Amino acid sequence: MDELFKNINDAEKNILLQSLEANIMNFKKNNIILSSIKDQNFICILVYGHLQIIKNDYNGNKTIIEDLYENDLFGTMISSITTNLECDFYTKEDSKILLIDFDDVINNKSSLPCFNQFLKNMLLIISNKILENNKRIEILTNKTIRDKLLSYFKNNVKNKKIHLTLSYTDLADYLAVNRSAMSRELKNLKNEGFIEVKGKTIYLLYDIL
Amino acid sequence: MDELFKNINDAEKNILLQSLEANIMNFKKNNIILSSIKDQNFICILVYGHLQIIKNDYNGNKTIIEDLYENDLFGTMISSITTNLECDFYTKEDSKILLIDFDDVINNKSSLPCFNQFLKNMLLIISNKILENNKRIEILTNKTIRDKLLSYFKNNVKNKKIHLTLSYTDLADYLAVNRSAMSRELKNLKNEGFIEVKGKTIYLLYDIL
DNA sequence: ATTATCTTGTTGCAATTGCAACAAATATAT
DNA sequence: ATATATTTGTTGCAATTGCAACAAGATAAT
Repeated sequence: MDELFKNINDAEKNILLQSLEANIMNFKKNNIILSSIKDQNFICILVYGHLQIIKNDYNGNKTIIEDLYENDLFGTMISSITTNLECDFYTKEDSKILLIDFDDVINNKSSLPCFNQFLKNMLLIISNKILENNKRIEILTNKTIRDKLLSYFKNNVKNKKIHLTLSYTDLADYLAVNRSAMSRELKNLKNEGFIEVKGKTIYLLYDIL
Repeated sequence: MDELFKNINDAEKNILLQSLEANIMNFKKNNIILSSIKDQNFICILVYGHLQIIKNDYNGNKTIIEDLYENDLFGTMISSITTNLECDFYTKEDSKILLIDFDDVINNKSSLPCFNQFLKNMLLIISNKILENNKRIEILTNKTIRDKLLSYFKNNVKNKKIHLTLSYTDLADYLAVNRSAMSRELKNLKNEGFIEVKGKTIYLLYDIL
């Protein structure tokens, strides 16, 4: 939200939101909401509250794919959700959501200076998302777990160190591989002397990348 | 290019390009060019010519990941390339390229009406890219070839039919699986009575999705 | 028409992976 | 502090996959 309205003051922001026909919606705690945003292209702002995006696979397993708090942005273009993916938006607390229809942004005729700034802000947010997505696709494109791991390392190494921000369980999800198989492959890399693992830090011992 | 300058006339376009400090570059046929665009965030337009983006894997295999012709757009945010991916830009013909630095777009203070339109055009191009990427990630996230295929079908079905625009070889690349293993899995789906394949059209026989 | 090139189908085999089940270690809640 | 839940490590085994090699079609080039 801060990003989306960067360099735009509150007065301008309100005019802008009106001109974009932004809608406010309120939801009670512990509800599944907003199935419509999966079909329509909305930019959503969680004004306050707590929201989770939950994916259901056909075995009935649920995974939290995103945890959203005050001022977080979400929507088809911002979150990693597709129209076909079975996922729900679940309110963990009473929540207020601001919805902007992407088509309204594109069709808006406004020439307010702040609209210009708003477009640039959106562009920046979305372009970061693209870079992230490209990165993930590059990683997922590898055929073996080892190559996925190495590709992940390559994308996240700094001073021959990789500091994991994800848990190993989540990393396996990110790489789309079985957790225990990944654990096994990490062990192999360790035994073969390529890496050293200390908790959430992985040290690269050779220039294997 | 048409998309990028939609609703902008030629006079406006030239002013805009100046204000964005766009650069023109010319290249001779059969050269590897533009290693810099992998590091910097450029929006590139192939004004005329023929360009290929070629990926080299560490076995020395080359794959054409994009074939670009007159007026096609490319760049880190538009093409499926990442900073770390080993890929080259190869001129198949003499080519003229227009380069716009993304940072210049974001930092541009212009309030020309056409700049506004330009931003909206970019936003639209990039947002389509995101939707495409999200789709691919959803597909790649499946663990088995069968599930990847089904997920691909689900995303491309129309009237219980999938019409392939890709060759089977390219489809295997898109799904990041071995071609012959994919071929085998398609045969299995056929034998189990789930699909019927006639050339590049696949018929879904059951509601398996 | 003939050759060359690219795509597709097929198969055996070895390597990789997912899965399940469990124990140990951590983290969280009460 | 104790109980509860979550994460991590490990392993055997079965299933899936990649790989290689080759034949058959299909397409493009001369």
